[in-house]
This record gives sequence, C-alpha cells and structure tokens, in this order.
Amino acid sequence: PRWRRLPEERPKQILLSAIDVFAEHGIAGAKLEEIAVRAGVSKGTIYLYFNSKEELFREVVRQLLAPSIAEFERLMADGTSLDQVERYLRNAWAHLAHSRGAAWLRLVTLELHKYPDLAAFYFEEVISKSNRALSEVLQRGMDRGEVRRADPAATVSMIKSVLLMQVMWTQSVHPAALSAHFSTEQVIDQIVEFVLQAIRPTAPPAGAHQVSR
Amino acid sequence: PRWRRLPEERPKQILLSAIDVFAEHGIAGAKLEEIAVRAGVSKGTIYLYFNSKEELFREVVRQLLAPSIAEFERLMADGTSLDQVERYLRNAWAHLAHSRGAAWLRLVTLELHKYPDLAAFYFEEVISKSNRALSEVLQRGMDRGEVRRADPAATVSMIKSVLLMQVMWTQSVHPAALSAHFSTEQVIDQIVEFVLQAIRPTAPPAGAHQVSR
Amino acid sequence: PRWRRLPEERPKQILLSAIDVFAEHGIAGAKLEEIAVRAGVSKGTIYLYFNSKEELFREVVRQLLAPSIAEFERLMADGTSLDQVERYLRNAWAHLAHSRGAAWLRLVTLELHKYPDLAAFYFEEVISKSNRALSEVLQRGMDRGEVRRADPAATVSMIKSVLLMQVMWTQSVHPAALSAHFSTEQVIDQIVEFVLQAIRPTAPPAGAHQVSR
Amino acid sequence: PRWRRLPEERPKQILLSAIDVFAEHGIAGAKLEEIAVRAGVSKGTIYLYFNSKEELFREVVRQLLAPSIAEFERLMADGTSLDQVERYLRNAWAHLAHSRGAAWLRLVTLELHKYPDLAAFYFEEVISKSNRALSEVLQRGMDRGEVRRADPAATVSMIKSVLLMQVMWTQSVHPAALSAHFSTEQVIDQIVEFVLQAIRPTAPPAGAHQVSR
DNA sequence: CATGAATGAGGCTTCATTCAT
DNA sequence: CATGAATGAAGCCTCATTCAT
Repeated sequence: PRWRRLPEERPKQILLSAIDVFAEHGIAGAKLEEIAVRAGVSKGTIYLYFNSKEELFREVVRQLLAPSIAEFERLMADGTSLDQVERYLRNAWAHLAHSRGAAWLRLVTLELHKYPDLAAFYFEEVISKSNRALSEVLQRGMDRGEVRRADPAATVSMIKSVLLMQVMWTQSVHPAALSAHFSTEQVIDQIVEFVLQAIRPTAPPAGAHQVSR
Repeated sequence: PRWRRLPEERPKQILLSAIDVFAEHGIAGAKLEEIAVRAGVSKGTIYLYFNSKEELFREVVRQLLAPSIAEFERLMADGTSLDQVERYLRNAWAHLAHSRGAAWLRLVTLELHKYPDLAAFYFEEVISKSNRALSEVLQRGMDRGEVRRADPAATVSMIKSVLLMQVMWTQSVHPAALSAHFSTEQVIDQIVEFVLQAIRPTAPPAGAHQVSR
Repeated sequence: PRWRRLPEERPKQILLSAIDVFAEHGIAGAKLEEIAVRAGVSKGTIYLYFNSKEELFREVVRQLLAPSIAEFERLMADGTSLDQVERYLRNAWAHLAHSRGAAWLRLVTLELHKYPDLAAFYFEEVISKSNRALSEVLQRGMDRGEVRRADPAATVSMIKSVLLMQVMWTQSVHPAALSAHFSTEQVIDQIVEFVLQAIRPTAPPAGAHQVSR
Repeated sequence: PRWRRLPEERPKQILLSAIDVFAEHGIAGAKLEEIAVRAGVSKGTIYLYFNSKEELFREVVRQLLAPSIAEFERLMADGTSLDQVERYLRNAWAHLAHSRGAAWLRLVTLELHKYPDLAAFYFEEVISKSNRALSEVLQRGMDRGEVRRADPAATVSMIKSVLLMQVMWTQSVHPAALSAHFSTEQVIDQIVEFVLQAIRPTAPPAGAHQVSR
C-alpha cells in the first residue's frame, strides 16, 4: 500500500522527524528529503502541511518545543525550597533525557537568534515563565533562610546553565568527551549536589536548619 | 600541503572572518562569499589557501580554537585552590568575552560532532588537557580541605557548564532574554560566587577535613 | 475513450472553467487545482473525464472554441454585401463581447501553435470555413460593385485583424491602455465604420462599377 | 575554452534569447535552461545578471521592447498625411518583420497584464507616445481634408489592430493558416491599401484632391 | 598571486498525476 | 462516481568550486 490514512498523524510525524534533523544539521544543513524519509513520507507531502522549510522550523518551535517545556515547569509543589529545586532539576532532567532534549537545546541555543520574532515568542512564552516560577521559589527560600541570599534571577540563570549544558554534553557530544564515564543517573546526582551546595546558605542560619551535621 | 604561505597575513584574515561566519550561520549556512568579503579578499583567493569549505573549517578549529584555549589554561599559579579556580574563571571569562568566545562555543557545540576526527582532536588536544589541569587543582584543594570532596572530573564539568553557557547567553542570545539586565562584570562576579559556593566545603574550613558523606 | 458521460453536466463545467484558466495563465501556467476549484469539483475528478492537462486543452478547443465560432458564421443572410459585412461584425462582436471572447483569442494566438495537429484542426474546421463564407460575400459584393476590388482572402484577413484585435484590447488589456475611453458600443461602431470605409468602392457606387486601378 | 570574457555582451545575449523563449512559451512555460542554452551560457550565469525569472522578463520589456518601439516612431516626416501613414506602416512592418516582432507582440498582448506595474510602464512610455504621434498626423490630415473625419484615437487603434495582428499572423501562426499564401511584401501592400482606403475621405473634398479618377 | 565570471550539482518548491478510500 | 492525500518528476535558484585573465 502506498500510504495509509492517518490525517491527524501526518503533520506530527513530520514535526518529530524535523526536530531531529534540524537539531542534527542546523536549519541550513537540514535537508527536506531527509526529514521526509524519516517521517516515512515523500518530499512533496511536507508541503501539504507546511509552506516552506522556515515555516516548518517555526512550527517545530511553536508546537513541539514550547509545549514540551511548559510541561516540566509545574512541579515544585511543596517541601523546602531546596527540595523544590531538586525536584525541578530531576524532573527537567528526566524530561530532557527523553528523546530530543539536546535536540531542542541545540536548536534554541544556536539557530533561534536568526528568527527574532520566533526568539521573542520563545523567550516570552517559555523561558521567562519558567524563570519566574523558579525565581519565586528561590526568593521564598531566601526569605525563609533556606537559600543563600543572592539575586534570584542571576541564580536561576546559573542553575539552568548547569542543567542545560549537561544535557547537551551528556546526550549529544562526542561520546569520548567531557564528563566521560558517568551514567545518566550519576550526572543528575552530581548536578543536584553541585547546585544545592551553590545555593545553600554559607553559615548555619542562627537557629534551626543545618543541624544535620 | 594543506595551505601555503601560512606566515603571511591573508590566511589569518580569512580564518578570522571564517570563524565569525561559521559561528553565525553554521557550516552549511556559511557562504564563502561572505567570508571572502569580510576578509577583504575575493572568493577565489580562499582557494589559494584552503582546499574546500570543510578544510577551511578544519583549519579554523586547528589554528584558532585550539591555540586560543591553550592560552587561558596556564594561569592558576598559586594561592589557595579557591583562588586558583576564581582566577581561572575570571581569566577565561575575559578571554572569551573578547570577540569570538561565543562564536567558537557555538561552532563546537553545534557542528563539531559531524567531523568525528576533528571532534576527537579537539577533545583530546584541547578539552581534556584543560580539564586535567583544573581537576588537579581541585584534587589538591580537596586534599588540603579547601574544596568539598566530590569527583573532580564531574566538578570540572559543572564549573565549565556554568562558565560556557553564560558566555553563550551573555554574548549571543536574544538580548531581551535570560539573565537579562546584568553587565558583563556583574555576570562574572555571579559566576564566581556561584561556583565557589558550590565547591566550598560545607563546614567552615577552620576545623578538620570534612568527613566524607 | 477520450471522455465519458459527455451529456452530463460535470465535464462541461470543467471545460468552461478550463477555458478561463487557460486563457488567463496559458497552458503551462494553468493549474488543474484552480480549474477544479472554479468548476466546483476536486482535482481528481478532472481525470475521470480527461486523461491529462493537454487532453483537457484539446477538448476545450474541440468542444468550446470550434462550436462557438461556427455559431456566428451563419448570419450574413441578405441585403447588400456591406450590410452583410456589418451584420457579421456586429454579430461577432456581440458574441465575443460575451464572457470568453478574449479568452479563446488569447489561447489560440498564444498556445495553439504548440500543438500542430490541433492548430491544423482549428484552422481547417473553424477559421477557413469562416473565411470562405466571408470571402464569398466580398466576392459577390465586388461583382455587384458594392465592394472595392481586392483579393477577397486578403481583405477578410484585414477585417478579422481589426475585429479580433479590438476584442482583445477592449476586453483584456490594461484598462488605462489603448483605445482608452470608448464604450463597447462605441468601439463596434468605430470598427464598422472603419471596415466599411476600407472596403467601399472609391467612387460612390451610384454610377458604373469602378474601373480597376 | 569554457567561456570568453564579453562582460558587456553577456546580459544582452541572455535578454535576446529570453525574449524568444518567453514569446514561444509564455512566462510560465519558458524554461531558464532553454534560455541559457540559446544564449550559450549555463543556467547559473543568468543569475549573475538577473535576480529571478520574473526580473528577467521585466528587463526584457524594459531594455528590449520599449527601445525597440521608440525606434520606429520617428519617421512620419513630411508629405501628405496619407503619405505619412503609409510610411509609418511600411517602416513599422519592416521593423517588426525583422526578428522578434511577433515575439514581443505575443508577450505584450498575452502576458503583460499579469504585471500591472510593467503594463503601466509599457503603455505610458511606449504605446501612448506612439499613439499620440500618429493621432497628430491624422488630426492634421483631417484639418487639411486629406483624411476622413473621425475620432483620431479610435482610428489609430484601428490602424494598429490591422498592422499588429497581421504581424502576428504572418510571422508566427501555423503556416498553413490564415492569409495563407501571401508573401511578406504582398501583405504590407494589402495592409497599406486597406488602411489608406479606410481613412481616405469618402467624397472628394470640394475642390482639389481625388481628381485622379 | 588575485580576481570574479562561469559552471553545474544539489536543494527547495510546485504541481500534474495517481489511487486508496 | 468523487475525493484529496500522496507522490515524484521537473523547474527555479543557490553557491561551492574552477579557471581564464
């Protein structure tokens, strides 16, 4: 049979293979032929659903990346702030460790700036929402003395640096490379340890916490 | 011979404009025409020194990136380990803050994996050397009780994550984005603070070495 | 079989919208999609009745253009030859002024020569019949002294030149163009006047036949 | 030798082959490959001088058609108005009979309307100038009694209809077609005779002229 | 050495045609 | 019968590469 009718599925198949190919080769380097083959369709079929390569990229961002991220931002429920941060990190890691985490990171980090309107959309709709949520957690932690005082926005930026760079390195960089021989589980443990240490108060705050030692 | 007349000026000009254009558009998206114009030569001239676009990219990595990095890795002379790490961070930041820091980071992150031999060369010659040096500093710091005990390789990876991601965000991402409104000086101060906190021993180093968890 | 279900409505609708689209964009520029939409059917339906785009064009010529022209060629009944010519002009004008006159003129003028067999068919079946009829009228007029002596075939060609070019200009050329500000009625009056003057004997027909120059 | 340096010649070669191919196939049907081959260059070369197929068509109109026509509009020097008109007709015919006369007529008649700005340019710069000149000749002829009274603009339109349609038929239509078996010289004689008869005064103007009989 | 006109392979895109539903 | 999703050949266009000057 030449094709089966999956009218609702087709565009999604294409988007999914597109994100991979875009991530692997960049926008200019991606070939529609390859996207088509991976999606199990022919070149022409892509144009039934997307007007152009650029349009396809835009929809990848709009339909795949944005929702994907919104997903792991509602999770820092309760417990101390440190618990919440840890939960955020582990959750995000799990989410990104699944397929395509490094893929979209590469896309966003490396190609998005060529499309200012998309970049604006992405940063407003996705990044700043996420940052705000995490900032508030940190701010509350500082107010309660659970988190070392520092600019919350800056701290969020540092935390995300560690998390995202590790995702990229762990998933996609030349295997013989950097943090070499750690398993995925080890890496997230190391991230959590590093980040929590970084935001923990320096001296035991007067009374309560830090007694554990 | 891969290129002729190395000691002269022309090839260097071409390499310098090449790194910019490669960084801005990726390898596939970079146009030799643009590289030529920025270098102030004609398209044909590039082929007097480099056999092909890929060859040009290889030489960018070999001649520009590698030496550039070697440069800021010999610097953590003396003082406590924390001092050395801080000096490393500030030095690297200054170095990368100069023109092409984010540029080569993008290149390395996005495109290098397509050239396994180059990637191997790069990671062995450049990255692992640097990592080894920093690891030793941390190891010594742990031995002296100045640095919290943890896997040194993993810690190096974390430290570099923060540093490099901040370089990319600060220099090249959509301005209205992430760590928004901080000056370059503020950002490196925040990085230093974050990293030093993360690697500092939990207990004030005043007393004995910390008992491993 | 070239087409099925001729007597039904569908194929006729398709042909009618086809002539418009062909006329507007030429054969190469015409899109089956547009023809289908204008005919209120789907692309696939066209192939139930016509084997290909070229076949469709052939049927347009065969079924629409040819009969259309045959129609206004039986009309120069009686009266003087000049009367007959005038009636021919006015009748043809009225016929062509209707929707698709300029359309088929464009088609015939622009594209027909690419299909020699069609062109031959068209010229033999349609044009030369019409020409012969008009020639005979002129010939009779000359014999009766109502029409200036000249080669009838050539004269027919001149007459049709005026008529057809005016149809095209009036109906389809850029409005701000040539014979600018005349109404359809004015234009046919001008055509009639011009043509009748051109074929009228030089001397008033009152006296004897004009001596050939 | 792969190519010779005729930097000033190249664009003109391309334009000349373009007008032929455009005229033969229409804009949509014209293939750049064919234009290139006829111009003796490769596909890519066209893009050194023209940004796109449409741009190429625009330059054909701007650089070839417009000047070409301006050329045969300065010629109706002196003599009676009828002489002037005859000279205009013969001159235009000679000009158009040379290469590409029917070609540009097809283009103008059939494709120009798709580019309103071009059409406006063409009609203002080329057509209306020409029409005005001819109108003045006719007007003067009417004032002197050499030309039958009628709207000059309308008359110009009629005259051009005959001329241009005959050019198209003579040069390009299926040979076995219309005015069949006349030579080029015969056709222009027939045109002149037809047109002059059409614009000659009906009755001998009071005194002078028309004595010849 | 340097140039840049010329080339043509290769990618994006369109659209006539097919065919499972 | 009718549909319209799918196909892929073919055309436009780009740009790395070549080479006469």
